[in-house]
Amino acid sequence: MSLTIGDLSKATNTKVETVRYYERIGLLPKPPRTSGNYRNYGEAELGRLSFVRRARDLGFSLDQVRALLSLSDDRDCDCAGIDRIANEHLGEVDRKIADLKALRRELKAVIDSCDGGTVAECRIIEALAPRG
Amino acid sequence: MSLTIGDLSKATNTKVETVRYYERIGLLPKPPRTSGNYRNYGEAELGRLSFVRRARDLGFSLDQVRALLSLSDDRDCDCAGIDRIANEHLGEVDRKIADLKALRRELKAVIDSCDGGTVAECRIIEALAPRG
DNA sequence: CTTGACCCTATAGGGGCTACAGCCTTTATG
DNA sequence: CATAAAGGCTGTAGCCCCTATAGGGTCAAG
Repeated sequence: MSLTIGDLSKATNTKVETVRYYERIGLLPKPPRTSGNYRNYGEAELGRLSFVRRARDLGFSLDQVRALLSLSDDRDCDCAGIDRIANEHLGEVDRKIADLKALRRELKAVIDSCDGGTVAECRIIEALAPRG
Repeated sequence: MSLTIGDLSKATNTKVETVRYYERIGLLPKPPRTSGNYRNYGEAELGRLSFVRRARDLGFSLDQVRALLSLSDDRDCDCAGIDRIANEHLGEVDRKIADLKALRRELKAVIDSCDGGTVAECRIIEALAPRG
């Protein structure tokens, strides 16, 4: 199995530039090159990139992905570390949802207070302005 | 009323650098300067920056804030444009909440599938990895 | 008269890509 | 076999929205 960067990017739904970016920041190892200096990937790299993409889709930061990768390489290690990262991330997601809901409530209130007319009468602007 | 950039930044809970940044990108007008080349703000600038911050807190993008500002300057104009921007933003917020909830469900499922053990047995890693 | 708090500009960095520009290599077609 | 299109390569700049320096100048208090 020999894949070009384009093959890999299609297979993982990742832009080519993103693959190179991941390599540059050390998230993916530098692959061997062909005689024409093309990156030459195999099954292992495909798996690793899929892992990265899946974790990213679940909202893990690149640093968290890096940590997950290095933990997952140690097959005999306790999986508590992995659990910790995942739960920490879950907490972040919960906080974000709560924040957005609060924001939504406030925004909705601002919008609902306005029933048209000119800008001078607009409650949205009034609600945004401090004392005016 | 004569305010330094520091006064303004305290009054609006904005970092000094951020105020200068807003000026640089044209969100705030360039204020007059003192003889010592300090920015010299008044009531109007305080109001405008408060508006910007409030809108930002509600999650409007800088472009949206810019639009809101220019609409709000036209006091005789219909406020439909303002309503449109606000509702468009509400839609974005709703989409974000929905996306995060979906993500949360998936993440939770991944986490719940694991009941400890070594990394080799860890369902979190398994759920992230593609085939293997 | 000096200390320290504040101000000034200009520039770089962050996260996580994305998008060029300006080349070289491979593959498909005439 | 020649060529053109598609894809690869490096390097760098841009996106959003600030934030954080470095290296200076100004001002009020002691």
